[in-house]
Amino acid sequence: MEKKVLLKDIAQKVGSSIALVSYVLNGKDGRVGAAMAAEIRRTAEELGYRPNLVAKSLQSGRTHTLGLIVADISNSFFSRVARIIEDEAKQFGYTVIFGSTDEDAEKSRLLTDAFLNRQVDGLIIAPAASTEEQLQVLKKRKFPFVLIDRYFPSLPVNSIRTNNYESAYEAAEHLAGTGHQRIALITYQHAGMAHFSEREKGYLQAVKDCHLPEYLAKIPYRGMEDAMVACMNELLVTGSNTDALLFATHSLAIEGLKQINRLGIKVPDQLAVVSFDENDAFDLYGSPVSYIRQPLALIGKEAVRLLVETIREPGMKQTQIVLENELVIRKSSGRVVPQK
Amino acid sequence: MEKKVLLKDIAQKVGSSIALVSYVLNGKDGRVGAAMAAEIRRTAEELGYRPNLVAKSLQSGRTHTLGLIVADISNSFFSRVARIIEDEAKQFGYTVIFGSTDEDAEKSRLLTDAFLNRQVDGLIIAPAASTEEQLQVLKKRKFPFVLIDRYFPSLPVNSIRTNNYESAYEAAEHLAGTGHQRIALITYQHAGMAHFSEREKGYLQAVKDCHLPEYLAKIPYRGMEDAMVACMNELLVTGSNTDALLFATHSLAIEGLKQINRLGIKVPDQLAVVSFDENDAFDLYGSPVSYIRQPLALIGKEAVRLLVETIREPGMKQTQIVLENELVIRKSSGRVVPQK
DNA sequence: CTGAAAGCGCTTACAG
DNA sequence: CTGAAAGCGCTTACAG
Repeated sequence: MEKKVLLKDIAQKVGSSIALVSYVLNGKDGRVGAAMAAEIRRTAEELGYRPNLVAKSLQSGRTHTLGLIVADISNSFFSRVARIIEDEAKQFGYTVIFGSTDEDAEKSRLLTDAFLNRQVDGLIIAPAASTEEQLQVLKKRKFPFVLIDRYFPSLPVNSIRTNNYESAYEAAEHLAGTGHQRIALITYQHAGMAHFSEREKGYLQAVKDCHLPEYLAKIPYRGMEDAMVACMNELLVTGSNTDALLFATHSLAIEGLKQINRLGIKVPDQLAVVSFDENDAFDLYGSPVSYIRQPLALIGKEAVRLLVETIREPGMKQTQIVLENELVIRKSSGRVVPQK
Repeated sequence: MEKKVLLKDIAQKVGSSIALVSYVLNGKDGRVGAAMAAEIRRTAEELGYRPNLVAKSLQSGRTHTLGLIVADISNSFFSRVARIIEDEAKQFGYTVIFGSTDEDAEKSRLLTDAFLNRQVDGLIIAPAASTEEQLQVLKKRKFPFVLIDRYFPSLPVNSIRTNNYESAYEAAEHLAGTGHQRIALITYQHAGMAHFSEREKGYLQAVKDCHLPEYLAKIPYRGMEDAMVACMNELLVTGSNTDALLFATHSLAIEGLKQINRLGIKVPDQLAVVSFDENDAFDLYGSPVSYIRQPLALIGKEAVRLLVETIREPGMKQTQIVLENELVIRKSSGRVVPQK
C-alpha cells in the first residue's frame, strides 16, 4: 500500500494549519481567503487526498453505515430487498453491511453484536424466531432499528410488514372460487413468527368461511427438501388427495413444484397452485404460477426512510407500516381464469 | 441511545488504569494478577462493555471489513456468491459491505472510492466494463483486491475465473451432437468483458469445428427485455430459423425462455436450449434446462482466501485461479439424452 | 508488575 | 481571519 495522504501533508504543502485544511475541505469556508481555499482544494486533489472516514466516525460518533440482517442474503426475496435498501441508503449517504442468520437466534445475536461493535448507525432486521428479547434489548437501549417482513405482535417497534392475513385469505378464497374443495396450506414450522402465523390464520379463516376442510402442512426450515418429499407424497398421493396448494413462501413453492413435477401431477388440471412471493421460476413454470406479490420496492424504501428518520430524531415514537400485497392470478390456479 | 460504556468506566470501577483494562480484555494477561484480571472481566461483562471497533480501527489501521462490488446484488449469481463470501469472510473475522454497479463504470468508481474512504482492508470485485484503469490504480497503490467472474487479460491481477472458453465450446458441441444445425449464441453487448468474449470465442470455434453456421445475437444490458423480444423474433420466427440456443448467462436465458413460451415454441422438440449458470427457473421449466454450472462455492471461498492472504502479505505476487465449470445435460438440449 | 503518555486522523470550541 | 490544543476511544511502547 502506498503511504496515505493526510490533512497534515496538505497543510505542510500549502503552509497552513491542519485545522484550516479541515475547514476548507468540509466546505466551511468563510474562515479563509478564497485564494487559500482554492490552493488547499487544488493541493488535496493533486495529492489524491482521501478523507479517513474511520477517524471522522470516531470523532463524530456516526459511521453512516447501516446493518442489514436477514435470514439468507442468497434468498431472492432478501437479495431483492437488499438491492432496494442499498440504493435508498445511498441516497441518504449510507453504506450497507449485511449478514445472514439462517433463522438461527444465536447467529442473529452474534451478528447484531458485531454490527453494534462496528458502530452502525442503525439496523434493518428481518428477525429470526426467538429473537424477541434481542430486539427488546435494542429497544431499551433506544438503538435505532426497523423490522421488515417479520414482526412480533407483543413488541411494538418500527416495522414494515404486509397484510399477510388478508392476502392468505384472498388466495385461499380464490382457490375455492375456482372450484377447489381440498385446499392445503404449506408453510414452515414457524415457531410463532408472525408473518407466517398471519398467513396461516388467513388461510384457516378462508377455508372455514367457505365450509371446506383444513389441510395444514408445516415443514421444518432445516431439511426442508426431504420433508417436502414426504409432504407432497402425503398430500397428493397416499393420503389427503388435495386439489389445491397454497405455499406460504417462494422457497417452499419451488421445492414443492419440483416434487409435483417428479410425481407427474399436472398443474392446473389435477392440482391448483398459488404461492406467496414472485419469482422467475413461477413465470417459466409450465403453467405460470399465481402468486401474492409483496411490494418489495416499497418495503425497502420505507424501511430505510423510517430508519433514517429514527436515527435523526431518536426520541421519535415507533411506527408500524402495513403495506398491501397483490394477488396475481395466472394459469396455475385453474379454471375460471380471467383475461390477463 | 443509552450512554456507552468505555474502558474508562471499567477502570474507574475496579480502580485500575485504562491501559490495564485494555490489556486484560485483549487477552494480554501476564501483566496482571489473576484476581485483578478476573475482576476486570467480570465488571466488563456486568456493565455490558462493547469495544468500539471504530477506535480500534483508527489505532490499528485495519477495519476487518471487506468491500464486495458486483453488477447487482439482486442477481442470483451474485447474491449466491455474496452468501458464500459472507460466510467465508466471517471465518477470517471479516464483515462485508456491498455495492452494485449496474455495469456502470462511473458507479463503480464512486463505490470503490467510498469503500476506500471507509478503509476497507480489501475488495472483491466483479468489474464492470471500462473499469480497467480503476483497477490499474488500485494495483499501483498496492491495494489488496481480487477479481471474480470478470477479468482483463491485459491486467494480471488476483482473480478467480472459470474456464469460459472450454465450457462454451463444450455446450455448443453438445448441441451439435444432439443433432442441431443452426445453433445461436445469445450474449450481452459486452464491450470486451473477457468472460463474455471467451464464451463467444468458445462458441464460435465449436460451430466452426462442427462446420455449422454462426448465429451471434448481442443484447444491450439496458433495455434487455425489449431487445430480447426482437432477438427471439428474428432468430425463431422471421429470420434465421435457428434450432438451438446457447445463452451466455442466466438473465438472458430467463428472458429468452419467456419469449419462447410467448411464441408457443416447444422445447426441446422445436428448439434446444442450454444456458450458463444454474437457476430455480431452469429446474421448473417444462423441459428442465441444460446448463453450465459454475462452482459458486469455490469462487466465493477462493476469492476470500486469496484476498485475506494478500492482505496479510502485501508483497505477494498476483495469482490467477481458473476453476472448472460443469455441463449439466437435461431435457432442454433435446434428443440423445443420457439417463440422469 | 503497573501507570502515564503519546498517538491513530480527524473536528471544533477556544484563544488570540 | 487563523492556529494551538483538546478530544473521539482505543492500544502500546516507555518509564518506573
